[in-house]
Amino acid sequence: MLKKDLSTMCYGFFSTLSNPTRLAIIEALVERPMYVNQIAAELEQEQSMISHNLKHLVNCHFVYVRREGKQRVYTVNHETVDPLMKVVENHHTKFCENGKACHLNVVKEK
Amino acid sequence: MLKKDLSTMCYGFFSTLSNPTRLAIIEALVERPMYVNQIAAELEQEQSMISHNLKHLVNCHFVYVRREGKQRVYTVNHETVDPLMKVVENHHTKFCENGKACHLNVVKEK
DNA sequence: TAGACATATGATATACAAGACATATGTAGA
DNA sequence: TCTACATATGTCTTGTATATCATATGTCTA
Repeated sequence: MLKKDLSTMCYGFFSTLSNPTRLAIIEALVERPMYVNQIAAELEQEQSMISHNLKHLVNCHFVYVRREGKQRVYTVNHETVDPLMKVVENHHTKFCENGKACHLNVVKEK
Repeated sequence: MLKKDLSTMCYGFFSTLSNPTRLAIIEALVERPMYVNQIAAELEQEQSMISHNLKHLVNCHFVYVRREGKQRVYTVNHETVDPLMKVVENHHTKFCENGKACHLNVVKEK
């Protein structure tokens, strides 16, 4: 793989994940597969918004879909998400505890 | 750790990484520690822009700084970045090859 | 303590993604 | 084939992150 592509490759990956709604969807789907309406109910968000965001997640293969009658079952890609979350948790534990929050707001507030 | 915090925690992490300039900086720093001007030269970007983005990366502990005379040496946090990149590369290899690009643009173009 | 160099910080304009709302598509059953 | 249900798609507005430009801070040397 060409080194030059790394940034590009990562950009799609990370920008898909840098959204609270999509992260909440992933967090919910890690527990169990769900229908769109179930996700919308659990997150208390509009169905269309959930669908829009699911499309991003499917597009980047963070979640899978399969049809089941009228409904669609969304499943998380554990192969990627599980180790990814471990890296984030480990980072957070080691480097971001004690108020050293990993959040842009910290930069913004003066 | 409370489950509820996961999304919040991840959001700061991922939004810091969902920026082409910052990813390019990380990519450069993975090779070797560098001064701000070196990074700016290598990426052919303005110094102030590099500094702004470095601040985000330092804030989230993806890179470290130490002073060295007039200059500042920026170093990548290999402990987080190395395993993280492995996850991304693995994901890309297994799920995004053959044009199944992990990029939002794919969603946008109709 | 000037002046040059290296880097950080501040302010502003802009591009773009996100959510809101409306509507279309698709599926199942009567 | 009509209706209800489940989900997807399209469009528009708005908030916000980004880069740019200008300037401040900090450090070294003469």
